[in-house]
Amino acid sequence: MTDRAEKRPQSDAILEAACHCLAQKGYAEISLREIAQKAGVALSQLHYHYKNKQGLFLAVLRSVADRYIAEIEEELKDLRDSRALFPRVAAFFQRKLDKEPGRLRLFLDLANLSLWDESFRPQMQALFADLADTLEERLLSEEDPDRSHHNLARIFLGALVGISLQAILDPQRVHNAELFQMVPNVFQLAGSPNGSLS
Amino acid sequence: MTDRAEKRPQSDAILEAACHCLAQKGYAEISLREIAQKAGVALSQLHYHYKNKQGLFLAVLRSVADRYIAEIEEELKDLRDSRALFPRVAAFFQRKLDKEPGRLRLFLDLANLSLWDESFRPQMQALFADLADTLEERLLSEEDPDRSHHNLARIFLGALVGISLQAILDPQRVHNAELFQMVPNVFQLAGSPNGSLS
DNA sequence: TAATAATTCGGACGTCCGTCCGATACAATT
DNA sequence: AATTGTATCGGACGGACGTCCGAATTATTA
Repeated sequence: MTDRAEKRPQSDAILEAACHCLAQKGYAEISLREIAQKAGVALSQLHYHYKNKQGLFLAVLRSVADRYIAEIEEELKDLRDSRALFPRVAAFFQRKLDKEPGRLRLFLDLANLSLWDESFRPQMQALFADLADTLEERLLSEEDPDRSHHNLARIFLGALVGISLQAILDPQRVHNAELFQMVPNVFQLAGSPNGSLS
Repeated sequence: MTDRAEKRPQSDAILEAACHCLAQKGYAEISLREIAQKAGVALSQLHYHYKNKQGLFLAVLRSVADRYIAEIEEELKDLRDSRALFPRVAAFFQRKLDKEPGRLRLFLDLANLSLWDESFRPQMQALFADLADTLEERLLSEEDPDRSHHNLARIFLGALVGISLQAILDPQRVHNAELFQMVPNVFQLAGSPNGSLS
């Protein structure tokens, strides 16, 4: 009867440890040995489950991306008024920043990693594209599907990422509460019917 | 008469090579040996001029920060109408992205590095703070110096950084020309007299 | 139960890294 | 010219890294 209690596949433990270590020290400073130790596993097992370092961190990126998209869609699944879109997403980012800054740092690190290593790029491109599409869909759905809507979503997303970067970098000077509350006001005006966004 | 032609201090050559290598491969993948080779200099000279790896890259960060601030201020030195502020800065970023994407990647990499290594953080914090202040000063100068102006500058800056990240990451899908032209329109509305930015 | 496959482990291999020492070349000063 | 200080070099040191092999263990199948 002591059947599958805590009987989680080793590969999952490794993946979780990799996320944790990565969020704590960043890609440039992390070593596979630390991850193996954190997971309570022999170093060689990382090579067994994920061919190599690149494979492991690709799995991390996939996991992080899936979870982010799921969380955003969960956040927006009962959205009625499209005017509530920006405030909700901004609040979502602020909440993430407050409660799990490590995961946001992890995301930023993976984005940076994707700038340099082509293997990671498609996955990160897809993540940004999916997020932008998710926002675009909810943006004045009764209007013509102008491309400017997609661009507006990209800009909004960019602003949130850029603000998060500044907030993590300088929590003393950058008060994220004020900032994140102000963002929707800036963008709400641009989402109005006067589509002067050519 | 073959006096001081090309007689540049070795430390400058190293710094320049470090910038170049860093913009090309990123911090996580670069080695001091590559930098020394690029500079045409013995490896030990890096340790001679800049105590260690950290010292060298700190110098790189200082150099990059100084140059960015100088360029932005040069760009805005003859600014008359504050309404032209956002378009100018946005165009500045777009131009940088088009003509020297490497330097923008270098900047993003250094920002990311500063997220993990405390030694770099104050310098990068100061860079963001200076840029935000520079924008804030030019933002409706005849109005009360509300803090919301500083926050607006931070958001604008964040948007440009976030857009640059997406554009470098996915040049295929992200058309930076459209995006950067649209940004000022979004923010112009927020800079209007109706200061509904609490 | 015997045989086969899938996991897990410890440990070693070769490589590359950042650091730094001792020697040499150059410049400046006396 | 002799001396002193600075600049430059080659090379070596210990260590950490990613990778991967061969054995041991566990699970699956026949």
